[in-house]
Amino acid sequence: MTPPEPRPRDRGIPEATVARLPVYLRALQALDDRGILTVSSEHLAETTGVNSAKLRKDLSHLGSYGTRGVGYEVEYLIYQISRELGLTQDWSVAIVGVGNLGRALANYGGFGTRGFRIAALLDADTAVLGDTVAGLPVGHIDTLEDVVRKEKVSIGVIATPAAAAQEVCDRFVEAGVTSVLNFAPVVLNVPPGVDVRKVDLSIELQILAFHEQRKADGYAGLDPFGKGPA
Amino acid sequence: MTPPEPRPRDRGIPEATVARLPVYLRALQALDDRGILTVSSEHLAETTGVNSAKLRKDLSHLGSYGTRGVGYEVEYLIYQISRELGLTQDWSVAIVGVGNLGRALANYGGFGTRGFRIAALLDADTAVLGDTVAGLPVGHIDTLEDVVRKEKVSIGVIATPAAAAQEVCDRFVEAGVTSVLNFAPVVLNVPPGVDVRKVDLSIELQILAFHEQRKADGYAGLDPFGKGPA
DNA sequence: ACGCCCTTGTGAACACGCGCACAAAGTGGG
DNA sequence: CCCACTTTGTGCGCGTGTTCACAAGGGCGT
Repeated sequence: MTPPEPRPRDRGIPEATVARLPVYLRALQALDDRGILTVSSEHLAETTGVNSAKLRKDLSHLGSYGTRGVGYEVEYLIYQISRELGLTQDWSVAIVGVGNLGRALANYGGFGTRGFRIAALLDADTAVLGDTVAGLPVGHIDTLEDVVRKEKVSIGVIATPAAAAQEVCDRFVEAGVTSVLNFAPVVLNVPPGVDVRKVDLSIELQILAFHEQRKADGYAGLDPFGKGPA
Repeated sequence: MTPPEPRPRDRGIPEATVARLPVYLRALQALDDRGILTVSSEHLAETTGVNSAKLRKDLSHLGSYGTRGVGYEVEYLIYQISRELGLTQDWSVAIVGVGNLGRALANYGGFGTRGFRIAALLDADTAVLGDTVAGLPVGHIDTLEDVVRKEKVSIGVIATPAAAAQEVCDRFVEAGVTSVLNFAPVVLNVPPGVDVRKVDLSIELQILAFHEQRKADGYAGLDPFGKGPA
């Protein structure tokens, strides 16, 4: 019997749109670097590989930031998207697992530059404990709870072997982390209110293999109503 | 005026289903390792974090491989999913870019074990050319075309900096690669018939940041019709 | 000041995927 | 042999997302 909308203040942005905003943002920053001042939905759509109507609808969820007949002001749109995504503030991130993947993540430029700060690198292996990676010392996994609380870590990155992932996740959640990015090939169990996103190489490969097989099968001409051949 | 279905032989599997099959497969292999012979949709759904009806519908696209009142035979289902995903044959993969990420990918267990074979590791940086990574020598990027043709590479993995990604992609495509897995933060342009999948750390982080901000905002009680608190 | 042209913002139809709920089908016990 | 129980396979309604197509709006040349 509860009313379907307890909060009329529902400026909810569709999940699919949220997933595309970072792509637009990156394209806009590239335009900004080249000194471009305005851009049309058509042009931005082309560089980001989406339909222009979809792009306009996506942007319309943030407000009416375009000018008809002209397009969108690049800098202003960058600011609006950044704000909407929460990139105008800094988020502390802790990475657990300093193998090749953890190192790759730590050295990844996208971290420090825009809105994210690596608060700690942690590992259970004593062999890497003293190492300095991306300018940060590798700490012991047992300091996880301290680090999370002291550094106000809200995003935890799991780059451990599969066997350790769930336990690390549990400790993250217990310590107060509410967003987890998981690179280990396991399904993580978390309580409601905690967001988990999964990045899984082997799943991606298997999806590609599926489509490869389809192409190899008798069905040569694919592209069902594709964007048309070049 | 073309009829909507020129090919009645459309055993097309929904894309969403394809994306979940690898997850089921992994769970099934874990059950198999533990010696479990059969599993119900309810149980398998729980371990993979999906709805049991969805799981049954997914599996029904492959055929009627379950037994009512009993469940699914683990080994048989593993075989059927593997076959559907094209994992009963080996796919040759070439990885370009042998930085931390490339090394992480090369050392990733999921490769050699099931259906994938690393045909080559390539890089443009002469400093890493002699190195041996995951038992393979690092070759020069200029051998890309030769390797692709000789080793029948059908899947190309791009783990280069963003600036180099499009060119590597073009060379892959030109040499005959029809599936690309891209880790560089750029939108790749490919002709029709080539599949591209993107893995982008910074996008994932930004999506998490968005939800973090939502939680931090006034809107405390989230979980709109969630699975219910534990 | 007027009108042409360009681009945005969105209404409406359509496609896709999800999950409930139930009939069909097979098992095992008595 | 029959019945009660378990589990699959799926029809159907719902919600989300995508795309087309167009009216509304703003700039710019004359």
